[in-house]
Amino acid sequence: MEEQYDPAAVEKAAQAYWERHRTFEVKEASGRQKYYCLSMLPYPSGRLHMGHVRNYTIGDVLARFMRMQGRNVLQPMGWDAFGLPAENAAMSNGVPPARWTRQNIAYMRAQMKSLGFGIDWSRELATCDPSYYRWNQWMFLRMLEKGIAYRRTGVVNWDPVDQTVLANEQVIEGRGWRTGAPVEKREIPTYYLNITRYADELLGELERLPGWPERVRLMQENWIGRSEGCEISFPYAADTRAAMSAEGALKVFTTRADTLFGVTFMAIAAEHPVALAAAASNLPLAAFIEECRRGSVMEADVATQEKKGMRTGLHVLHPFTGKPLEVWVANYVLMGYGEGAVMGVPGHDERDYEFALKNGLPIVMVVRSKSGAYEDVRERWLPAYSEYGITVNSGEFSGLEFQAAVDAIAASLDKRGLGRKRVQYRLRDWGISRQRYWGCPIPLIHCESCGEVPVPDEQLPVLLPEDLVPDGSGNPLARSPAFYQCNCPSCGRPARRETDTMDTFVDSSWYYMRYTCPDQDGAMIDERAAYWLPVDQYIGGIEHAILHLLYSRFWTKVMRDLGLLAIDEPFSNLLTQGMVLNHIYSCTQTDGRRRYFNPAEVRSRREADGAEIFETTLADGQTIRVDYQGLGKMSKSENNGVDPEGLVKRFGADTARLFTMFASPPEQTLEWSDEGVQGASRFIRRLWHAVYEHVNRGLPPRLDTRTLTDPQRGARRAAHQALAKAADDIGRRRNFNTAIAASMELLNTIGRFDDPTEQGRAVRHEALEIITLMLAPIIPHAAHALWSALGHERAAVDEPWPKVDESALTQESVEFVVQVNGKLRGHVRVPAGADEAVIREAALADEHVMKFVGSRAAVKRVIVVPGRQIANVVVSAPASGTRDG
RNA sequence: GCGAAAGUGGCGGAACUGGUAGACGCGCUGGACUUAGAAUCCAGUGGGGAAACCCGUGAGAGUUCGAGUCUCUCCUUUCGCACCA
Repeated sequence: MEEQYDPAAVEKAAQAYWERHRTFEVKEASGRQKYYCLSMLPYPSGRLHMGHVRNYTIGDVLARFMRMQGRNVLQPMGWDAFGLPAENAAMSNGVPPARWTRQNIAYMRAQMKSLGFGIDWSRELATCDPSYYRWNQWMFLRMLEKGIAYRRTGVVNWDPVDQTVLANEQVIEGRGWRTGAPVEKREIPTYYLNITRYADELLGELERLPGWPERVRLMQENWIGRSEGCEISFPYAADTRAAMSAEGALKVFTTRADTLFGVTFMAIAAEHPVALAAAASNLPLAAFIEECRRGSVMEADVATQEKKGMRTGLHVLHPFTGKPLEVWVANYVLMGYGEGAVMGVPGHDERDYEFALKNGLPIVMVVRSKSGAYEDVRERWLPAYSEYGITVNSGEFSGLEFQAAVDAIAASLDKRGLGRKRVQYRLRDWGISRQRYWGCPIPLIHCESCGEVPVPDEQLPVLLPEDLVPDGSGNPLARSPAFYQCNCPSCGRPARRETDTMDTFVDSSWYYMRYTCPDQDGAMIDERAAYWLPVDQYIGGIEHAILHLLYSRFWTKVMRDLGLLAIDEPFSNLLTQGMVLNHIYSCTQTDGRRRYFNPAEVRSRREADGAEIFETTLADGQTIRVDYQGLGKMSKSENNGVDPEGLVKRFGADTARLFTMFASPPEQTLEWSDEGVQGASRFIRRLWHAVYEHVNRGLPPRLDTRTLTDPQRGARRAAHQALAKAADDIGRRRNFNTAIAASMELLNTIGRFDDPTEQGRAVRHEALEIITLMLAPIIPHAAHALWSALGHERAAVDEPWPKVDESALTQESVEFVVQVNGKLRGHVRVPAGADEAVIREAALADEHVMKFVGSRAAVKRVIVVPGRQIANVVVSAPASGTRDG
């Protein structure tokens, strides 16, 4: 063994060993319990960042730990390789996205290997490989057959210069974010997946995912947004019938049918058909509708926006009273939710209340509180009364509680065909069409005579040409006749291939299934998926709490219903790791813009008055002061990232892994600290040195546990206690930081355990073995070298987790903490297993304790908690001499 | 606005079931080694006090023999959703 710890050499050797022995390549083994440990696949952006390092280290620690527990562990890795950044990179340097992506994959794969993750690279996949996306297409066609995939024409933001669709967040003040051109609304055909069909199941099964963070389940619950309510029809009055040139009714959805008699107006969205009909002969209204539609699409702005509205001049009739109600266009009504129309009940809805006040509309109270108080918001100048209460002024439905009123009103409406109970979801169907090049082609052909024709299975995959270079103006596929020109599979005549590609969330909705059988070219998945799925532990960022995880759950259920899978949920346990933060420093440049400096280039200094100031030296040698901006997520824009590659070069992968696991628990944010990294490195060196000093004196004889001295037994107990704690911390609590702390504590303990006898050295040997193996999941390279230095033939990676020797944990006597009235006053030692009376006597015999008790007569009772090794002496009054002494 | 999580030394954090608050690490102070620095090692390190002790987990109340942990009110921070009818 080398005296000096040389991480570069140690890590190279360990990685070579794992590679040579194909240590992490796994096969299905029906007799062994499997463990599928999965980290969210990365987008191949170019280089790993610290977020990746943290994510994959957590996964790797769990995978290696479970391997030591005897599980058949699968830990795969792949690439979320389609997407916009590749197209942007292509635009700025003229390289086809395919080449850029594959170069990045090669680079990042090498970076991952240098970090020593125990990945089965034989299962690697990239979502841009035809052998992968072929099955996206195949699955899409199955969904089309089942009606789960369908086409609908929808309104989108269209950038006329770029010839492309923009997402809402890409529209800034009505203009395209890239071109600055005014955005147009266009109706284009888009493909949707009918996720709302599964809304109920997606919601209900959240409760059966105890291994998911509460936070994520709640976010999904809110996103699905189930509301129980009623659909109510308000028949058109004559003026509306005329405007619409039809009979009909204005439908609304409401969760408060009990307030139906409080309706004083109707409010509809600007895009509502009735609004459009009314606007045809009403110029100011048309202008108002245009204003609403142009308004900000950012939801946060919308929510705080002032409530505005305008009369349509049209009326509908109340379903019970037949009274005509004015129809207003209101900017707070969303076309996309419910029916795009609401009944205005200003007495019992805050929004309607605000709207009514502003527009001078009547306010009617139809619910009183259960306590009996009837609070009329008109007189008391109160906000709308939106609690559940007892109906009043509601004709035959007066005097009912909320649920009874809703039931009765719904039943009565139902009888007359004017309404029914209904569940409404906030969740919308998943639009998957993207007018983009670098994605999976949607396997459809548009034929003038046959219409929309699916590509036959035997013609899959529809290959994406890899040599195109987007220039920012529209989808290059739509300008590539070699791609879109084809013949109709049905009639054989010339036809046009669909040039839209799929949302990349489709790719990531099932990649974890494909890892189980990436070489299967005759099917999407095979029986190996049944062995490995569901994923036992999934690890990734909280930013995917909603979309990716919801889509994956949906996709799994669709595959189940197609008979491809037998599971309901893809991920049994989910760990969402926290962000990696670093300090942010910047200064204001002469042009007024902020310039950010990497923390590695910033020095801190104390002024004469003690104030801390920060400085950096520019390229020209000039030193300037910079401002400290606090902590923030590591990002390019704030220039506060730490490059993992440099870290590995300087300290080694084990230090990088140890620091990221030690600095905070995995779900919390991690603050970067250069000193902390050095501390991690120092600990590995100390451990290395301890093993070196130990084995340098030759290996000790066998440990004979029967003949140990008290200090030897104490040291051994410390080792086994630490081991038990680490197993619990990693295996159950996922608190890697405290497991590491336990190993540090143990190293400190045996550092003080100075016993050069044969058995003393044997105890030390066992403790060093335990530290090495309990840290093996975290610092696997160093553990590999240390384990061999400790005299083992078999590699550390193949060792099982050591067994805790229960007999080592037992003690002959235990120390009890003695409190007086809850305050710590003394320690007493009693034989292990002593009964309460003995402990009580020992406590009261303690001189220090008695000083606070005063006399035995003052003792009211003594509470002994054997499990906690604590005794509390309860004294009636403060003993003399303690307060005023 | 709604929902969730969290406030503990100079800093990151620990205290899992209500039971010794501050494990472990960083930083800092002193010492050893060294020509010197770096590295390493040893000792100390919540505040007050000479000591006995006292005070301390965002603030205030409460429950309890005992509260960082439970309950209530308030404050602050972070995150998510955001006119969802």
